[in-house]
Formats: sequence, C-alpha cells, structure tokens
Amino acid sequence: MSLKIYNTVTKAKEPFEPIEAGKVSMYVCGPTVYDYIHIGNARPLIVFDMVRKYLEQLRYEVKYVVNFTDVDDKMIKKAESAGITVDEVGETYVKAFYEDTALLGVDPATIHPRVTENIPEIIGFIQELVDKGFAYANGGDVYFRTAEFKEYGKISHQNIQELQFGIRVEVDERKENPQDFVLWKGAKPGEPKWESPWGDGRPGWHIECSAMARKYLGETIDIHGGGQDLQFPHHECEVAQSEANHGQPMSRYWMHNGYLNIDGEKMSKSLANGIQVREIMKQVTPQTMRYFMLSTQYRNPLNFDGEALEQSKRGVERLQNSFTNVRDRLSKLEEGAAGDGEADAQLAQRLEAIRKLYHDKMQDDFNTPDAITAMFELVSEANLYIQRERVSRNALEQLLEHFQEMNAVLGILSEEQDELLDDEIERLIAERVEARKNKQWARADEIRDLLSAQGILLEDTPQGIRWKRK
RNA sequence: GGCGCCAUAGCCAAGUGGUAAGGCAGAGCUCUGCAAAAGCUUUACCCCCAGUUCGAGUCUGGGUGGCGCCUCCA
Repeated sequence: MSLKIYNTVTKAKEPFEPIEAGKVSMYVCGPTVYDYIHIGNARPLIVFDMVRKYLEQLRYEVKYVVNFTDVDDKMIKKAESAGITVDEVGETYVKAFYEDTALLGVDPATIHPRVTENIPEIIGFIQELVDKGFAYANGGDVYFRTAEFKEYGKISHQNIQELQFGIRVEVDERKENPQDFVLWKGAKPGEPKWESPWGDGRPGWHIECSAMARKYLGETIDIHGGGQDLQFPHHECEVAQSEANHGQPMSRYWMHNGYLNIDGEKMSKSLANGIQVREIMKQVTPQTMRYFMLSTQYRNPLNFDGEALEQSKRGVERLQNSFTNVRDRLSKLEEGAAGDGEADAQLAQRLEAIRKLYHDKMQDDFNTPDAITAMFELVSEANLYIQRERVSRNALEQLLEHFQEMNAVLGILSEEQDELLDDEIERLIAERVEARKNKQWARADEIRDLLSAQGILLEDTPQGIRWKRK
C-alpha cells in the first residue's frame, strides 16, 4: 500500500506523488497573531503536525512552512485597543504561539515566515499580476481581476455566477466586479504602511500566502493545507493569484481539516465560546489533547466538550498503563531471561500485523482513528504478554519499539521516565515491601494510602512492586 | 437562491457490496491479603421509504433531521 491523500480539488483520494522523489514541500496557513491561539486553531496545527511527522516517518524530507499574518485589520485594531504598536502585538503573540504549540506537542515548522518580513516579495508578486493584466489599481488599492481567471471557484466548488456577493460584507465600489478581491490596501492615516508603486499601503490578506509559498517552496508545492473555513475565500484567492501568475498548479494536493465545534455549536465571537489553548492546557495533557484531536478523521467535524475530553483522558490512560507496564517489566527482567519460544514467535507475528494495520490506515488519507485502534491492539498483546511468567528481553523491546513507532506520529503517549527523586518515598516503598512480606497488611495499606495522597500509586505484581504517578 | 457535508450501540468512532472494528462508560466473573493494573464474558433491527443486486451502513432515487460555506474566522 502506498500513501493516498484526499484532494479537495478533485474530491477524491489520490496516490501521493511528490514533485521531487523523497521530498515534500508543505504549506499551511498559520494564524493572524493578534491574540492567543484558540482550540479551533489547535486542530489544524495538530492535524498537519501529524501529517508532517507521518511523511517523515515514510522517510520523506519535509520542508514545512507555516506563516504568521502579522499585519491586517485585526492586528491594527488590537494595537489600538492595547495602546501598543502593531509590531509589538505581533511579537507578543508569535512568542505565545511557540509556547502554546509546544503545549500541544506540535513541533515548529521548518520555516515560520512573517508577512512584514516579506513585503518586497509581495509587492513584486502583485506587480507581476498587474503586468499580466490579472490585477488593476484603483484609488490606492490593487484588486485581482477574477474575470480573467477562468478556474476561479475550483477550490470551493462554487460557481462564481451563483455566489451571492455583498451579503455578508459590503462590496467596495472601487472593484470592477464584486467578486474581485484586494491585493494591496492603501493605508489610512496612522496605519502601518510600506511604499509601493501604487502608493503607501499594506498587503491584502490572500496575497501573502501566494508570495511566501513561492519564495520558500516554489511555484508548485506538494501539499497545501488549512482549515475548511479557509477554503473560501482564502484558498480560492490564493489559487487564483498563484496560478494566474505562474500558469501552473499552486499545489498538487489541497487538504482541509473539518471544523471544531464546541458543545455542538460553531465557535464564534458572538457565542463567546472560544477557548484559548493556554487555558485549556492547564487542565489537559498534550497526550490527551492529541488523542482527542486525532480520534476523529481529520476531514470530519469534531465536537469539543467535557465528556469527549474525559473519554480521551481515559483512553490515554489505558495506552499509557500498558506502555509503562511493559517498560517496568523490562526493567525488572533478570539477565539471561528466556522467553517462551512459541509465545515469542506468535507475538512477533502479531506485532507485524499490527504494524501493517497502522501503516495501512495512516496511508489511507491519515486515518488516525484506526491508527489509534492499532495501538489498542498493541496494548492487548502487550498486556497479555507481560503477564506471562517467562518473557524475553527481545520481545519486550519489540513491544516498546512498536509503541514508539506509532507514538512518534500520534504523540498520545508520554515516553518520559518518571523518577522518584525522593528518599523518603523510596524508604516508604521499601518498608511496604517488608511489611507485605511479614503480612503486616495494616501497615502496608497505610503506606499505600500515604503515598497515594502524594500522587504515587502502588501496584503489586508477581515481579514486585510497581509505582506510577497519578 | 446556489454549493456542500453529516446521520452506525448510553457516549466517542472506524468500516464504502459478502451476515457490524476499536475506545469510553455500565454489568458479571477471574487474578489480588485488600487494592490497582490486567484478563475473560456481556450490550447495534447501521434515521425512514423505495430501488439495483444472489447479497447493501456500504450503490441509486426520494424523504426526515442536523450542520457548514457564499470575501478577510483554523
């Protein structure tokens, strides 16, 4: 089996073939840095982090670009209300972005370019469009001439004639056609501005991605991703700009993740149900959040609520217990321990089947729910195996390696080794071992309760005592 | 008005022609000094009605019920 990706443009799963063998260029639209990122931002971040990591697991060299929009209306408004500069707003929330994504187990992209650092490239891009007749200046603004781009509508699958323009947002009278969109906005007094052939101003929203994708990844890239909400108008406009200018596809594959709803409703300012990542992550581990986000296929809608989170937490506990217990069993294994040859052979066979399941599902348009199922099957095998009297070092290591392979992409297990780092606790554990040997059950229970109050759970196994943090 | 998505057990969620994965929760049992962890057992007329087919959650048509987009929300 080979990797298949659902392409929004063709509405079908297509075999993945990058432009250059062994390499993948990937662009995902990042946030406008005017506030802390919210739980809705977290979904594409986690989804495409997973995609990137899986591609890397397949040995692709991935160049991953996520931009920051650090100048636009919202930025300006924020700067005004906070009494600071637009640059300062950007600095603050870019920094916060890195902190918050780290809480989600999301790795930084290869490059995080900012709009304000790419103004010359953006102006150059617009100039090319003007020169080619795909754009026109009017009253300090520059607009894209949608009538000149025949394929306008191919991302959102909208018939341009049927779109109702001006319903939600007023149509600017400087446009030739209502469906035209702005590439360059003339600056109003007090707004951030850059010099351009059309007067002082700043880039429109869509042009930045076209310009930066080209600069960092080339005229045609392999994968372009983002939330479904960006499908129209943002990606539609990006495609129009880039393909009008270059005469070749902007991206071979377009991926869009589904919406994240909150308590069954769309997250919106009017409902005031937005949840900041940094707030919710005070209560949730990265593993639980990723489990939650990846337990539904990325294209489907996902509902965020307390129960879903609780269920995710329990699921992670089962996975984590198994992983930790395998490692514990390995640590207690005496030198030269031999397993049961037949059982080991059987296990090896099962592990291979589970590994295949994982990859088959991941390669089917990143079916992470089924990939997680594969991990649960691994849990079942692991739990049965470690209860055997005779186990082999090799088999235990194999189990751990299979956990780790899946986890490298999913990030739903903590692989950190807990340390006790406390002599008093170690003393109590040792004392309890003695107490149990002498059948002093009252004392044994007392110690267990004592440690439980300190967040240390004790579990008795045939191989000895096992402890873990709550 | 146009375009599109979704409907599977109490909850979450796979499955796209061959008599329904997995997880959470619940019940019972086993193991355990007691626990915990774990194991075993147990829970589905796949929204409705037609049709295609030897055979349909799975394809087609029609309903019903949710939801999204239609210029700056990931």
